[in-house]
Amino acid sequence: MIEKGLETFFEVFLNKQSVFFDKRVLQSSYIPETILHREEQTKQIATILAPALKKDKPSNIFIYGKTGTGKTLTTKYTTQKLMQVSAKENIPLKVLYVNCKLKRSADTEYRLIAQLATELGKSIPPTGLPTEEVYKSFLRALNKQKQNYILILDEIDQLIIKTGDNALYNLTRINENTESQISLIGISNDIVFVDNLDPRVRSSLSEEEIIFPPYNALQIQSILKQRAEIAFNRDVLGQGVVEKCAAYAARDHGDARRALELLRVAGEVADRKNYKKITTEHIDEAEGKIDRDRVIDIITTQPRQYHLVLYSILSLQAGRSNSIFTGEVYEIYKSLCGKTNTSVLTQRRISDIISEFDMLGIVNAKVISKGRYGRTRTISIEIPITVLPIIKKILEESTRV
DNA sequence: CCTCCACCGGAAAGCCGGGTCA
DNA sequence: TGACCCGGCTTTCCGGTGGAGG
Repeated sequence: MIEKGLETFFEVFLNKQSVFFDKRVLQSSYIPETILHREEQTKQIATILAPALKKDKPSNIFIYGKTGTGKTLTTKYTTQKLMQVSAKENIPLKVLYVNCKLKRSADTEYRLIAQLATELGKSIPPTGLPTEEVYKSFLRALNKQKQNYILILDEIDQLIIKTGDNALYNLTRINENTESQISLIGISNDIVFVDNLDPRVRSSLSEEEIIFPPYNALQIQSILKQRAEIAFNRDVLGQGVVEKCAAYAARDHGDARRALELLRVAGEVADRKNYKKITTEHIDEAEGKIDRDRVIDIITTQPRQYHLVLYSILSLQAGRSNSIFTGEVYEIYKSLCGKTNTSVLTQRRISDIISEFDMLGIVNAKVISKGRYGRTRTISIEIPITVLPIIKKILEESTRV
C-alpha cells in the first residue's frame, strides 16, 4: 500500500510541470554565448593574451574585483575563445585553470603544483612526496612539449593567506628553468593581500592589472533576463521578479552570482509549491531559504569542539540581553567539556574558534576595551531567529556524549 | 596622566595521521 | 621496515593594548 503511494508520488513528480527549462543556465559554472557589460575587460584580456598565438609570452595579469563581478566567467570565456583559435590554427597553447580555494585540491603549495602537474598528465600522490619532487615532476611535464601555457589561479588571495607567497614566487620564475613559457592570470576579490606579497612577486604578477567594477541594478537585470530566457519556460516570470532580484543583489555591491542564485531558488520554491509562475513573494522566500541553508550547512559541517563553543555562546545568550565575553564563554565551555567527557582546549584556541565563527557570520565578535576591566570581545549571535531551534537541535545532538 | 586588567593575536613549535620510497 | 614528507589542529610563549579608575 505504502509502496503504491510512493510510486504515484514519483509519477506525479515526473509529470509535474516545472518552471525550469534548463536550470544549469542559472548555475555559476555556466558560460553564456555573450557576456554582458564586460566588453571592456574581455577586450583587455584578449589583447594581453593574443601574443600567445604568435608564440610570444603574454604578460602576467592580475584581475581584481568583488565577488560576483564576472572575473572568473570573463577569464574563462576569453581563454576558451583563444583556445578555439589556437586549436584551429594548430598553435601549441594550453590553458590551465585552478581554483586555489578548493579544499584538498589546490589550497597549499604542494597541492597546487600537484594539481597542475596532474592536468598535464602526470599523476602525483596526494601527499608523501617532498614539494621539491613535485616541482621537478611538473617541470618535466612542462618540458615534454615546448609550448605556451596560460595558468589561471582563481581566488589566489586564499592561497597567499594560507601558505604565503612561496608558490607564487616559484611559479613566476619557473620560466628560467624551462623551454616553455608560462603566463599567470591571478584572480582575487581582495586587493589588500597584494601588500603582503614579496615585491618581486607583486611586480611580476601585476604586469597588467584589470579591475572588475560591481554591476549596477540595471546591468544585473539584463544579465538575469539573458539567462532567464533560456533557463525558464515561457511566461513563468511574474511581474517585477527580475527587477526585484536585481534590486536585492545590487543592494549589496552588485553581486550577479547572488542574483542568479536568488532567481534559481525562487524557481525551485515555485516548483515545490506547484505554482506555474514565479512571483515576487517567492523571491523573499528564496532569500530566507538561502540564508537558512547557508547557516545550517556551515554549522553541520563544523567539528565537535566548535559545536561545544557555539552551544556555550547560545546558552549564555539565552539568559540575558547584555553582551557576552570570551572569558565567560570559556568557563561555560570548560564545564560543558567536563559534562560531556571531552578534552578541553586552551583559551587561545577557543579565541580563534570564536573569530572563525565571526568570519563565517554565525556570530558577531568585536574587540572592545572595558578599561580597568580589561580587553575582550563582545559576542552576539547572528543566526536568524527562525533557524535557532534547528541549530540548537543539531548542537545538542552532536554535543551529547 | 598613569596603571593595569583580561584578554588579543602573532610566531613557532609539537603532535598525529595521512602518505611515499628504497 | 625506517626515514621522511605534508597538512590540520593545538599548545606554548609572549609581547601588545584601549580606556575606566585611581
